[in-house]
Amino acid sequence: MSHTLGVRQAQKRRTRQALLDAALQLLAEQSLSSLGLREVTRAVGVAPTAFYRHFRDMADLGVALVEEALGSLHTALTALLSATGERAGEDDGEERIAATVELIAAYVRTHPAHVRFIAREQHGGVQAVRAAIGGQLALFAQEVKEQFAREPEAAGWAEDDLLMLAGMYVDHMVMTASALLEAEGDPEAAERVASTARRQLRLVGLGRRHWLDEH
Amino acid sequence: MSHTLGVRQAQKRRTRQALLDAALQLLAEQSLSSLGLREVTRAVGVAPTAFYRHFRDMADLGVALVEEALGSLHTALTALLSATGERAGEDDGEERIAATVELIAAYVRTHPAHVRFIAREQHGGVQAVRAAIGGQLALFAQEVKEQFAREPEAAGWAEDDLLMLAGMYVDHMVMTASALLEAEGDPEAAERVASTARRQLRLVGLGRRHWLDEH
DNA sequence: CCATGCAGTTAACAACTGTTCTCCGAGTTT
DNA sequence: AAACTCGGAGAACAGTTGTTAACTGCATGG
Repeated sequence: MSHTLGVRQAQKRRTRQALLDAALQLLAEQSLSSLGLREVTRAVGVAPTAFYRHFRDMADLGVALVEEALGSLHTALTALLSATGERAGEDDGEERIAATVELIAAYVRTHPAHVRFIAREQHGGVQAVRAAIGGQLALFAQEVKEQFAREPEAAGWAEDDLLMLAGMYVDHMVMTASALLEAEGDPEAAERVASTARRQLRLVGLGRRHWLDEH
Repeated sequence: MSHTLGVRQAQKRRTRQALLDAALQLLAEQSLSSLGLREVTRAVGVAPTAFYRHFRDMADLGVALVEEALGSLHTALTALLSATGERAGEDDGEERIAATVELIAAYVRTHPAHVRFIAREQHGGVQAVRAAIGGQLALFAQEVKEQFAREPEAAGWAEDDLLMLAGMYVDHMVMTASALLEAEGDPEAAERVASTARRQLRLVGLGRRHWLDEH
């Protein structure tokens, strides 16, 4: 049951969200370390000082944006893992690959600003935000690893190697999402990126299948 | 023969380089889109207006930095390609892999600021700089592809697939370099990153060797 | 040796920044 | 119904920013 929180608290949450939304939009064409507090409040239509009622500074707002962005991606990722996990071993992975890339593409289409923000600030100029993104992505990798461990193909694999594999998938997902973003508005370019992503996943899958071969 | 360029032109080049160096240093803790022109000239000890004698704006300086950074990396990369290309097929690739990762690590140790700049601005907030980095990396991928095409393992491969493979290697190189940078000062963490990078290269190499297998 | 070119300086500008302190007024609690 | 809480407004602050114009002095080419 969701508490019907009072008029006051609801209004506070609403302007807080407005600040986040405005910041995300403004970050389409600059990076967090150059985004000013006044710039954000002006876009929302609120006094500069109101900012402090919600965030200590822009780095703080940045961390909140990370949670918002990667929270929604986490939902999508969990759905993907359970959906493709069910048909593990059913085919050579070709359908799983297509489904994975399509899910990434769909996410980029519905959350372009979030994707851009994560890609941009993953190595960006604000320490706290970098740390937040890195932590969340490491968590994702951990979940992917645990899903892999549940599948029969993982028999005989070392924990370390499973995590390495999961990390490759997560990194690849972020890179593909970013590349798809750059191809926005150009369906041909987007399909080219998707095709490359699928072939890369195929290559990694091949390596995975032969990982335990003798040499 | 290097023209001993006049006193005047030499001095101009010197302050230009000083501006680039100062900017690169300041970019260790912020991103390009938040770096101010006055900040850079102040660090060099020169009047703000002197900046315009060398660059139109900060984006222009950024593009110059891309050329400086990726120029030096291009030298290192070419050395690696010819060095490992010679012993293609001699072993199972294990030595090539170790040599590749060691070269990346050495480059990160000698050019940390350049690596950080490229990683940060690859998806950063300045369009022109992103384009410059993307272009240079695509060029790298092209060169790697051509090296691969020269090796016997490439027989039967489609051009597209070779470029896809080369792209994976280039992307992986940038990610590894960036990860090594974050592990700076912690030899244990650095070795962990290097180990992961080697295993990832091994995995991709396995996929490569089985790419043309029937299914 | 003199006139020209040009890297760098000085001064000034309007615009903008983050942050403080003070105040208001409406939702909440008692 | 009175007292209190607290999100937001307003004004002011000392600094900062990019860009302009007009200058100075020295290396250069005729």
